[in-house]
Order: sequence, then structure tokens, then C-alpha cells
Amino acid sequence: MPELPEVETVRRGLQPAMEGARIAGVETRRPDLRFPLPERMADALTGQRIAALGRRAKYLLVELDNGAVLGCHLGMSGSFRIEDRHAAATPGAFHHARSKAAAHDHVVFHLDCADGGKREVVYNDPRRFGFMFLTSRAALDENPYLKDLGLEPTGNALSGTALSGLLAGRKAPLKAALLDQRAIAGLGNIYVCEALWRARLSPKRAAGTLVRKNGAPTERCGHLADAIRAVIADAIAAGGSSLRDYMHADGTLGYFQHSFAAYDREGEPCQHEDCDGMIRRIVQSGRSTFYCPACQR
DNA sequence: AAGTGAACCTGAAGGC
DNA sequence: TGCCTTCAGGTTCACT
Repeated sequence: MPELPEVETVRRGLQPAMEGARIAGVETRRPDLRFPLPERMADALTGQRIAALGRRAKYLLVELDNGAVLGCHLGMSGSFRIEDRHAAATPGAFHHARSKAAAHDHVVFHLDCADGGKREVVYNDPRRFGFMFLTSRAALDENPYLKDLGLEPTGNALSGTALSGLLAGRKAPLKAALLDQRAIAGLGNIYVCEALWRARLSPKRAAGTLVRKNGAPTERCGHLADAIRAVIADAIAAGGSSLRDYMHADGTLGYFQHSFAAYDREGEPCQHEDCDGMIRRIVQSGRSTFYCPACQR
């Protein structure tokens, strides 16, 4: 799935079509994704105007004028695409959007956009690990999916001091602790591997070892906080990573995967200039970890 | 309480 | 060619 940089890229891709648009109708082509779709979702959304498209961690938040909020999580394989109805209806037009496979198109939002055009925003998700829920702006803080989410790894909130508070006393491997959405919200398997490689920290090290006895962050804890913020910022700037058929709402591909230093690079030489180690793949709590045993300690 | 592993589901890729 | 196994960006739930 899309980790935070991919979700942010999707948000930016959908924003021009969705913000200010009126929802003319919603098709739900099956009753459930990972969980049942919200009761009467189409009724709740139809006729409403979209005030803003937001994001919290890996959740996309469609905020309506009436205060309702549709939350969307893309799971592992979820994606959105935009289809321009006007262009598709023009005789002789290039029907690129129409030729897309409709398999696994589960939800279609019909929009009357702010620019006067009619578009469809289509949610596609082969594995159906994604899910949607309805809440309201007033109830966001108590929503079960959102209320326990930790710090965003963007901006300045994630300092070394903040990170040490999140890791203090934890015996779980650093890899597992960073994947815990209640601590930092938005990191996934790829960016945790990349951040640990940049900070030269072993994914196997107990998380609490980055904190001094008095609770202060070690120097390396500060470096890790910096590495996390940097890798997330770099990935967002690159438009996310495109693995398999993952694609942006506008059909373009992110290119951050070309910048992976560790993830999916088993057997390749470590790219740190002063290191002659080799990237290795291990399994931690059932998921692949890629790291350099020579320089990540 | 915290940490680990299974389950959810489909498709792509590699081995034989 | 086809059949089989393994693996995939995440989260929740059940167990130790």
C-alpha cells in the first residue's frame, strides 16, 4: 500500500477535481471492501459539495460542506483514478480512460466539478484491504480509526526528543516500533527500511536503546528523527513510489522507487560510500526487512 | 501490557 | 504451456 508519501501524492492528484465539486452520485459496486461500506453511503454523500480533501497518516479525508467526512484507507492495493466524462463523450476523442480495466472498480464518485466539467473518481482495489468510513469533522478526534494515530512524520513535530519519548522502554525491534502507527503515523515497510538505512541503525536493535536512562534522546535518536523526516519529504517530492501497477490519480507514476537504497535491494552493495557491506533481507514479524548488517548497528 | 503471528484477498513472478 | 509456491506498500484480531 501506499504509505504516507503515496497517499499524499494521491491527495494532491485528486484535489483539483474534488475540491469544490458537487457529488452528483455514488455507485457502490459491492457492499464491502475490507469492511462493509458505510450504511447509506451514497445517500449521505449525494448532493453534497466537497469543501476540502485532507489527509491524516495514510487516511484520505473527504470533507463535505455539511461537516460530514468520508475517510478512505487504500490498504495494500487501493488506488483512485479520474475519468473525464466530457472528453470521453467527444466524438473521435482519445478514450484512454475508458480502455482501463474496470475489474475491481468498487466505488465510483460522480462529480460536477468546480471548473464546470463532469468527472468520475473511481476507487479500484484488487485485494480489497482498503476501507471507507463516514464520520464528521466534529467527531474526527474520537473516530476509532483516527484517534490513536501518532505523530505525523512531516513538519517539525518529529524531533529527537519526541521520538525518544515514543521509544523509551520499548523492547520491540526498532523496525516494529517504527511501524507502530500509534507512535509515528504514516510510515510503512519501505520507508522504515529506508530511514533506518539512512540513520545506520539496525532494524533488530531494541527500540528503547535509543533513549538514555534519564529519558533524553541519544544522538543517534536525533539522527533517526532527521532521517525519517528527510526520507518522507524526499518521497513526497518525488511523487511517491510506484511499485507494480500503483499509479497516481492522474495516471502518472512516482519515481521514488529509483531512490531506494535498501528496500528490495537484497544482494546489492550498500550505497554508503564508506561501507563495503551488502544489503540483506531478513523477516521480522512476518515482513521483509532490508538492511546492511555491516553499517547498520 | 507488550510483542508476535495469523488472517483478510488477489495477482504477479519464479521454479519445475 | 501450466501448475505450484512464494511474495506484495496494511491493519485487526487472537494468542503468549
